[in-house]
Amino acid sequence: MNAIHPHRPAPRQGIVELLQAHDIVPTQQRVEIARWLFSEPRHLCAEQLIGLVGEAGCRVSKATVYNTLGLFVGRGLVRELIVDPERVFYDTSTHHHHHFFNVDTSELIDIPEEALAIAHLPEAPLGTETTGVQVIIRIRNSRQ
Amino acid sequence: MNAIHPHRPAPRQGIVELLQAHDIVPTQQRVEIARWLFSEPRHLCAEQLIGLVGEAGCRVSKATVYNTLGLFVGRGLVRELIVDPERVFYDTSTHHHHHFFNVDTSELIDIPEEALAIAHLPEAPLGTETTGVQVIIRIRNSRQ
DNA sequence: CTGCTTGCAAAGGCTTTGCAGAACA
DNA sequence: TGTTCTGCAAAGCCTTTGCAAGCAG
Repeated sequence: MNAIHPHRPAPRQGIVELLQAHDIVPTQQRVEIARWLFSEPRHLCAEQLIGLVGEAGCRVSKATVYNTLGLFVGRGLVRELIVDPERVFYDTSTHHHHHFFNVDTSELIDIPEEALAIAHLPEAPLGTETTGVQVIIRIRNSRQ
Repeated sequence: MNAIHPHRPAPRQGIVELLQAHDIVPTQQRVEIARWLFSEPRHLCAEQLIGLVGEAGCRVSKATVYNTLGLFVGRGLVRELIVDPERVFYDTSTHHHHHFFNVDTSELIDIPEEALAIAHLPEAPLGTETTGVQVIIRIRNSRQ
């Protein structure tokens, strides 16, 4: 897994409000985790997030990071992306969009919703309901 | 993971030819594995395949099943489906199509290619090339 | 106070690996 | 006989869990 370019984490105040708006008690650890998740739209796996939070000097345990990510997913703050058998990615863009996934670099790139139209979306089978539509275009580095 | 309805495995002769046509030495174990994979279009994970082969009375080790699945993927006989963080599914339909994935039952259902049209497929970013397009419609059992 | 959170370490589940013996050409 | 393949067990990795101590309100 590649290192992630660390940038400035989001300010704490906005994060606290964001969490409260989603019925999440803003504990220290959750705020620190969320600051890195929501500073800008991005795709992170748990390991990368643990790295970012740790480098910033906050001691947050692995277990808490996983618990927190699960909590955020349940509350709709982030979306799970299942594209790589090795790890789960978390997408901080909650608006609907799709992805390129580079299998050589494990890198995800957004495809805006309007860049790709799906016609005739089939209905969910009887007794089921749709929870999400995901388009993944797998790419690899060009073999020259 | 649910049990898989065991049905009749494909006859050995056709399987041997299939493997040879793909430059795969048809060893006993590979043939037994392939008989269950290619008896009819289906989605199986490694564990289910191990169960099917084992119930049929053939002792094939876990390691060999994984090795064989990897080999078949590399030779284009089956496609990996990454839809569930818990396990990789293998799809024996090599023609292009899409999937419903029931997150409650971990069941995959085919969507024929013509049932779903994608307009304006974006081009792969510079320096990369597309290797596959995957549409996954996640469904769950209806909450009544 | 009382319940929710955290952290540690251990456990779990899927998959890969190392290596010796077996099969195949 | 030399190469490829298989099987076993162990290791690896990501993720979850159990439980005691800590924090929030």
